[in-house]
Amino acid sequence: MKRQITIKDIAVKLGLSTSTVSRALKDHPDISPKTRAAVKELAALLGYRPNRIALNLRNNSTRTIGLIIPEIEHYFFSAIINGIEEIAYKNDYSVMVFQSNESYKREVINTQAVLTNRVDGVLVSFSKETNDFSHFQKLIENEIPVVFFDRVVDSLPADQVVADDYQGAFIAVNHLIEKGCRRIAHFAAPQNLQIGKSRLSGYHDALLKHNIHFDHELVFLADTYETAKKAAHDILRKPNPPDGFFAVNDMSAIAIIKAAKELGKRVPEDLKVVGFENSKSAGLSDPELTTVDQFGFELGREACLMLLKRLKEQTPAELFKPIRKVIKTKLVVRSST
Amino acid sequence: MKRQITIKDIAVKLGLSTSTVSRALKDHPDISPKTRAAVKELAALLGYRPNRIALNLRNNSTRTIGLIIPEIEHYFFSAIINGIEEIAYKNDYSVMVFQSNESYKREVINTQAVLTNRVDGVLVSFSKETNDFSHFQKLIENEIPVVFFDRVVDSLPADQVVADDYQGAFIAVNHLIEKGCRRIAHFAAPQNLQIGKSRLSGYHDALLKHNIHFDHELVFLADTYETAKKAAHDILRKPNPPDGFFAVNDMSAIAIIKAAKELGKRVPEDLKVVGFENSKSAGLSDPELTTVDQFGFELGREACLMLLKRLKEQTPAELFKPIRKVIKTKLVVRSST
DNA sequence: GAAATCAATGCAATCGATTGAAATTTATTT
DNA sequence: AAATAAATTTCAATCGATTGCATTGATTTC
Repeated sequence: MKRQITIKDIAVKLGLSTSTVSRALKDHPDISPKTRAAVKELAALLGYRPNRIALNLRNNSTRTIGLIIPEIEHYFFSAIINGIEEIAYKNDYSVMVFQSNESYKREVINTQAVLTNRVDGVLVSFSKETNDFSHFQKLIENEIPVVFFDRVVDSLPADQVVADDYQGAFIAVNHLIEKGCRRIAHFAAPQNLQIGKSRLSGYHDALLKHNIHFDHELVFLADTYETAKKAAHDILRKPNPPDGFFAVNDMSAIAIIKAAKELGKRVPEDLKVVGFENSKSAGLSDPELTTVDQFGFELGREACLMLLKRLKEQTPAELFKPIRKVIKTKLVVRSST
Repeated sequence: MKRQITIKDIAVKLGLSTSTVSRALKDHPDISPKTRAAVKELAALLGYRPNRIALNLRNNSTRTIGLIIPEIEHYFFSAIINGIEEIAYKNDYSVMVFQSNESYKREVINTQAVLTNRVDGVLVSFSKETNDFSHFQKLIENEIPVVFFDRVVDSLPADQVVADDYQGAFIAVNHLIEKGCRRIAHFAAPQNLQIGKSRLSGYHDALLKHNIHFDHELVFLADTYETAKKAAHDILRKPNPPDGFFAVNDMSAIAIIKAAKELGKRVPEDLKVVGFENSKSAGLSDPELTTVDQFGFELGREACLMLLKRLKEQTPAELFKPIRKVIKTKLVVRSST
């Protein structure tokens, strides 16, 4: 790599000390106008750029945010990254991305990478496999601010940003009931994830409100296209199949529609389907999918803003009070209901 | 932030010099086994982690790769990031992501950010707006290795990784013709992008091969869902509409299918559609979309590997010979043809 | 027993920029 | 002209780790 121009180069050429050059460049009042002008001119001429690494070392800060995320290749998460990058960019921070690929082991390595890279703060949505949170605990012990988004834990002293999963699930199921469904299945996420629990709970309470019996047999663990497709096939072939489906994400919902079509059932006539996410695909499926918009972009923005606030504040650990921010969700009604 | 344990802390506690501690930690033969053991034990006990920033300064390297990309929120690009992160991870590099949001202005700022962050190398897919490449030229002049992927320029001395756009377009259109289409429209990308040109050229040559007249009137600039939907509506309402469509990406292709359905036309009976990308959505549309898989994940991997190779080699600028790697594409036949 | 050898450790400079304190130069006052 | 004040500039330490070159002390050799 070509050697970059340093402050020393400028100092030598002008017969000054590095201190003077440094101060001249940042308009320190001690420096005479003449010297200042000379320094700035030469700096511009040589294309001087301050060495960020040196500043990082001195300030013990990198103006970098670490992002630990399950899978980039997933609309919801890429929308979140988009929101994060937007805010980071505006505040002159950079974003380092680490994928866990839904693997606990890799996630632990990611937290180490985040430590060695000395990022100023970390944004985390943990993997489906994660049940032990001590690797995040370690980040916090190192006094690196951590903000969890979407997938969060209450047991750690860290901020959280989540969609209003309970409310989203509730309005989704409520909508199904109002559209005439009485036997509603729920395709759920793993129950170690809070989103799994909250959405199940919203589903449960919406049924309750309308005096519909909550049937354990109608709740399935199916949060991917493949598992949902298989599960939907199984259920729809049984006698007395559900007339409504509330899926924990759009992929599962679209899989249900697909399975229904393959079995010669019509959506929304024979069964209605609601998803959760409002991904690009939701608007493209046939029929178009009714779904709960969880505003990934906003969620990413909020999470990043919250982290930046912590970085400014520098709250000492003993005074730390975690904040939980909930992003309202919104039902987007399309033709699958 | 909590002060991290440094080599000096260890040195003081053991009554040694920092040099000895440093050498002990890296198993330098000069250090006696006793001292080495003591140092390592204390280091482990205190949870010592070498300060990467200090090493960055000393080695003038950050083990970080900069990624400048139009939009994360797009299946193809997120697949590419996935591939890049995969390779970077395996080689102990980190990835910094900068979005241009298809804006030339922002892209220029991104190249500056990449410079101030002192990344070791840069991966670039430039924006649709970009016609002036001097900001990338500046990176190269600073002897920062640059690899372009997907959207590339020949005028700069930099490596390239691209999908075989010509071949992909050719087999796609050839497929349409073999399926009986004779009047085939092309929804193209802007012609300042090489992918736009190459795919148009593949389309052209496939027609030629089958002695089908190339009609300028059948080529449209429409590379987003919205523009494609509008264009498709217009064309399909005219007399003698096309019986086949080759779209430059899946979103446009799906928009065409949608427009056709809205006009009461059947796919693939009345018209056949082929996309380009093989996104998640392609498998979900109804009918499922025939498309050209451009292997985004592989493309990202290859681009990253190529960059890492350059970082190892350190070829001096005057000996630099750009390499162009072409990833073969593959037709995925589904029910839209 | 003095010189040579070798193992083990320490010193000090380096990477680039910053900054409190000291030193120098210049201007002002008496 | 001397004394003081004010304006500039430099010195040197710092951030954390590394490394060529001493230095120390012990052992070996003739």
